[in-house]
Amino acid sequence: MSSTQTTKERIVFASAELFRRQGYTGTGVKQIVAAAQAPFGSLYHHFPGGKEQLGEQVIRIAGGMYGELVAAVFDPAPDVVTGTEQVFTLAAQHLAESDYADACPIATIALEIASSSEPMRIATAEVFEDWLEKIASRLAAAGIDPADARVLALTTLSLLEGAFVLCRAARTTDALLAAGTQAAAAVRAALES
Amino acid sequence: MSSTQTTKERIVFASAELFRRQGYTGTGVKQIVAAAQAPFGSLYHHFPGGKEQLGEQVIRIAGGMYGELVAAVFDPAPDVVTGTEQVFTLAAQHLAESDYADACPIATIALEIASSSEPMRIATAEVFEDWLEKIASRLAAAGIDPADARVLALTTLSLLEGAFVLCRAARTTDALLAAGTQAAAAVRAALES
DNA sequence: CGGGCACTAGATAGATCGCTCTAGCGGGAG
DNA sequence: CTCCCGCTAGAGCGATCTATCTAGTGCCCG
Repeated sequence: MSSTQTTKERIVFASAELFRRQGYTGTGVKQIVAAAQAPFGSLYHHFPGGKEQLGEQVIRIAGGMYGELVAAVFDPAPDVVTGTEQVFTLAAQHLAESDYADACPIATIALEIASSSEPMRIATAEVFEDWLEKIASRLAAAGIDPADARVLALTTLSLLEGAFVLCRAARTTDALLAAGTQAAAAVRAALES
Repeated sequence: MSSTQTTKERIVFASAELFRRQGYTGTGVKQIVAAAQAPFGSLYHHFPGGKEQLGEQVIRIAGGMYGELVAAVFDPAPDVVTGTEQVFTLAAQHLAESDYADACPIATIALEIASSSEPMRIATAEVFEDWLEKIASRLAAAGIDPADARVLALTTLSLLEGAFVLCRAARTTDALLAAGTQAAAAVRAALES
């Protein structure tokens, strides 16, 4: 095993990066082990369920890490309105810096497999639900009615995911910046009601 | 040629349906010609550029048809606020009726190929841009400042696309209904300013 | 009626797919 | 030391992928 990362970790991280950019079906297992600098056999030792089990793990792990990354941007903000805005602004910046490759780590997979792999579909649903609860709990803590907070979390996450789609297609950050402004405005409006 | 549809049309429509459900890389050309009840050779006769050229055409044609479908829902509405709401409501209904398969016809492809096929990426960008202009022109015609209308179109389409992602993953229409309410509210607010 | 062309039809090539298999390495337990 | 076992390592299998190639069909135009 490597000094800093185990083979299993390298496989997961390499897969996460490739899946995010090219999707699940568009990435081969040979390509994964090459990128991870791992032997082919190791993949099936660590993931006896094959590519699908690996995909499920990648969804959960990458989803969890992205949730923490967003929280690390959101939580230090002075208030939930500017926190919301900053998440979108930084997402736009990160997207542009990665040559419009690194958007949501699981959205591409989610759309691809929603109708063909039930284990992976459930994994994406649970990650999204985890994010929604994190967002809603922060909004509720700021004084928004819990029922409103849930709806607001749904629209905020929809704005983010949808803007990612438009921005990757257009190679612009317009949609993310517009979405961030509207998301922040909606949070402000909910606080004032 | 068939009585109602040419072989080329059957190939395009079958591809559109399969791409929407399983994505571009997840659909094989064998599967396409089987679904289209077309001979294998015909595909490469009509699309000498192969699968990528077919994909590009599918994006443009399916994108154009979806734009018209949305317009057919939006335009008869008494005002732009209820028109906006109805687009989301009907999208939710259609999604549930198709067992959460038929969402945006090009979003899955757009995410998959954004970083790997420039011709197809440009096709998705042009379809999205066409939709944005259609939305913005209707909002501007209702009395919203053109610059605001553009931003509002970006957020409305982001809401729709993002909600599609969440709804297909969760097999619920929650996100689409919440997004529709917020989109309508944002249009109403823009009208009153 | 005969020639040309758009299209149909599918066999097949060559590469790549996910996956299985056996062999070998290396460190800890008895 | 010796045995065991988690892990590395990669050759190779059958299936499937996209794309090409040749042959055949049938309609339109001269």
